[in-house]
Amino acid sequence: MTVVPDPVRRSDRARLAILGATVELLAEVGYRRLSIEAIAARAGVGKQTIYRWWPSKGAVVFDALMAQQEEAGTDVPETDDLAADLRLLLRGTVAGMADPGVDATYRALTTEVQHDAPLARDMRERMLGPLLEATRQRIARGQASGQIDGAVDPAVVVELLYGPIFHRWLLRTAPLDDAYADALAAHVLRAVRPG
Amino acid sequence: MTVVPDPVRRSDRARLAILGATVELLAEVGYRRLSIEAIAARAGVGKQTIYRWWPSKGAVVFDALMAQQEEAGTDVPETDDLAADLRLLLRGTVAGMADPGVDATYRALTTEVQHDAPLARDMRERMLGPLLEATRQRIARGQASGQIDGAVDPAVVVELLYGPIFHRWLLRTAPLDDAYADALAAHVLRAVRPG
Amino acid sequence: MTVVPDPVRRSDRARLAILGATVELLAEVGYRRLSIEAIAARAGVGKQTIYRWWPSKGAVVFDALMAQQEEAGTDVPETDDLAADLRLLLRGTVAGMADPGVDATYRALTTEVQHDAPLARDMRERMLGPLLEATRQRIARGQASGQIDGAVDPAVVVELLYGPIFHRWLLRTAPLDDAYADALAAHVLRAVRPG
Amino acid sequence: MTVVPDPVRRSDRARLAILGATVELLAEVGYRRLSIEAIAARAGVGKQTIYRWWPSKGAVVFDALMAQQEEAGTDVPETDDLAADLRLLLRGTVAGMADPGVDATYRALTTEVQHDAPLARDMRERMLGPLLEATRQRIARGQASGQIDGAVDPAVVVELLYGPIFHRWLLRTAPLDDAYADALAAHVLRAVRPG
DNA sequence: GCTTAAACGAGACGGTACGTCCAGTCTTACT
DNA sequence: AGTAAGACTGGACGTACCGTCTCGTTTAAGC
Repeated sequence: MTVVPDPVRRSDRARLAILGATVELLAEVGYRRLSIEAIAARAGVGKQTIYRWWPSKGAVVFDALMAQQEEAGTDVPETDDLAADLRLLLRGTVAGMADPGVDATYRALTTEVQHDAPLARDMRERMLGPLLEATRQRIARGQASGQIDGAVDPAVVVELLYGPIFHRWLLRTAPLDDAYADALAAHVLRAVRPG
Repeated sequence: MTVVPDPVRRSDRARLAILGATVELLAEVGYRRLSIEAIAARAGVGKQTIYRWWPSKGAVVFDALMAQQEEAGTDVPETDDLAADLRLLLRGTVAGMADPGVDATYRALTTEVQHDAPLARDMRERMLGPLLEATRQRIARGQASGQIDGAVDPAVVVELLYGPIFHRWLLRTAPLDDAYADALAAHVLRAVRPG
Repeated sequence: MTVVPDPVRRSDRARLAILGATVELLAEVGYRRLSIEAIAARAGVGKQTIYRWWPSKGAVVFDALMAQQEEAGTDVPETDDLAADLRLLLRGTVAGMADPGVDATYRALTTEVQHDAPLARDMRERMLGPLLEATRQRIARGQASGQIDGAVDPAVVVELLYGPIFHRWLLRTAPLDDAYADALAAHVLRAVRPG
Repeated sequence: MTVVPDPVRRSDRARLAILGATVELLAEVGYRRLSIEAIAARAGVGKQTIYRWWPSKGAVVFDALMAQQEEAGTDVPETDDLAADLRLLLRGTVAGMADPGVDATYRALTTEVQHDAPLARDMRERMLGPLLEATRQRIARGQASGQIDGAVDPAVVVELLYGPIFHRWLLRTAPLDDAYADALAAHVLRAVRPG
């Protein structure tokens, strides 16, 4: 006996229309002025159908984003040249943030998880987690191969890489460009070099 | 010729009541459920008086916070022991975020500046700027005294210090405690040490 | 294809509560200080529910009155004694206006139709029309039976009966009592008598 | 010791500007959307100056109208031909109502006096009274000269003349034109003819 | 193939808050 | 003292959405 609707009966037509309408409206009016009411109207769907399957506006948006990006896999560069790898990683990260659509939605999502614990959990586990873990493993393998000092904590290094970019991006304290990515990579490199 | 009402005529009674009510309501219901309507009611003020002087809820909250904290000056530790100074700085930062009231309001503010450019500017210039600049000068003086390598860029170091904490705090990817502050300080120290 | 919401879905509970609250509030505070907001609150109804079904405050009040009075049918006295009939008709009219509740609401309605054309139409067609027409037919039958001169225009006579009362009532130029009703009836009788 | 401001100090400039602005705005936006605020702004006058000298919006409008019309004296036609006099009187009355500006303002005034007793008194005494009295005297003189039956009450006849027009005008139950004026005059004539 | 229960579209409902407008009062500076 | 200016408290406006709640209407599973 479950309280959740039988997933078998779920209308795929409705689900896709909702996700599609959400993506469209996000682009048109932004997250702030996005309303469940508008999504339902655009998708040609009753509001109840949205409330039946998603607990909040944030959850719909999150699913819409995940659907859009599920093919774009996480890959952390890994060659013999650690310095080049770090530069490449950070330049890629910075470039991703530069896309206006991506920028807007990630800001919205970051905003939304501040007062939506289940969504925050989803974001951590399905979005952030895989990326941070992949990066941590790259650092750990760098230690194993002697390119990185064994004393450093890979988890800390991961945040040394992404934290400053996140800070600068979200608070817009300074431009986020390749020059900054390179400078940051160079400084992190100093922190992890052996000896 | 200005579009803003003559500040001379502004009622200080009303201004202070609004700021006070805002602080109270923030503590009681949180930023999300804070409404202009409720602030006006609590302050015994017409809504128009709020709209006359502030462009948005975020601006009121920002002013309320600034009023509360304007005496709490920014001070970056500066002794002969660089390592101890960094640990102290980061422990202090982490401790500040731990206060539930501070935590909630800074999250709200960070959220709000994402769709409120003038407020973002205020936050950068009046709140973040002084702190980041004071920290940058501490690093620069460390270079002048030879404790820090002359090749590092003080501005990048500032973000190496605060970025990871900000990332962990806002995204709640891991606990934010003294142990983490110390570990982070140690890693940044590796990045800036001479040689 | 209609622009009006499907009447089938309309909640009778809400409709009756609104009409009831309107009648109550009219009695308590008068038309002028009657607000949609207060009606909604008293009726335990969202404001939108009122705006969904009525275009204006006046329309709500009109419906409330019609609901109250729809059973009180229009009847124009008709016996063999024309003079007595006219006296009775005008005394009845005067008496109706004397009730404080009726007085206040009709004044309000008369006021409101001055700047609300659709409401004016409703008032004419659903409220005034039937009364004036019934009176006109009484006069016409008086002509048919020879009690009234065939040369007079029944429509003009109708206004000769109600016009002076309306004028004295609305402008309060003089007391509106049975003596006046009788005097007026006598004068109109002079105007319509055969010969 | 009076509570009323010393009339000596009253600024005629302000008074005239207020009355003028009121007339202009009445023509532009109508009575309903006329606000004290707008009058003050248009007249270049502080709101307090209006509140100091007039108790209500209606009073300002009434004064503005009286100022406009104080020269247009009341004159009731009086020749040897009673029928022609009555036709002329009613045609003139009907024609006055036909002017859009006059129509709008008198409707507004009639509306306003419904909930403004002092204004109602003013209207009765300074506007309606003289006209009704002049008409009554015309009827009385008609009796004295034998053109009108001595048994009729002149005051009732006055209302027999104006009441139907007022009714038809305010409620817009039928067109108000010369034909109606003539028909009405003819019927009233039947009521007052000797014998 | 028929039944039946769910999910569906539609949209009304009770509410909350929005941002605007104006009323009528109060305050300040100027004339 | 009267005035122009305009800030003040207060309160209603009409709108936008919220999340819940019926309504019939598909739709698809299981009898």
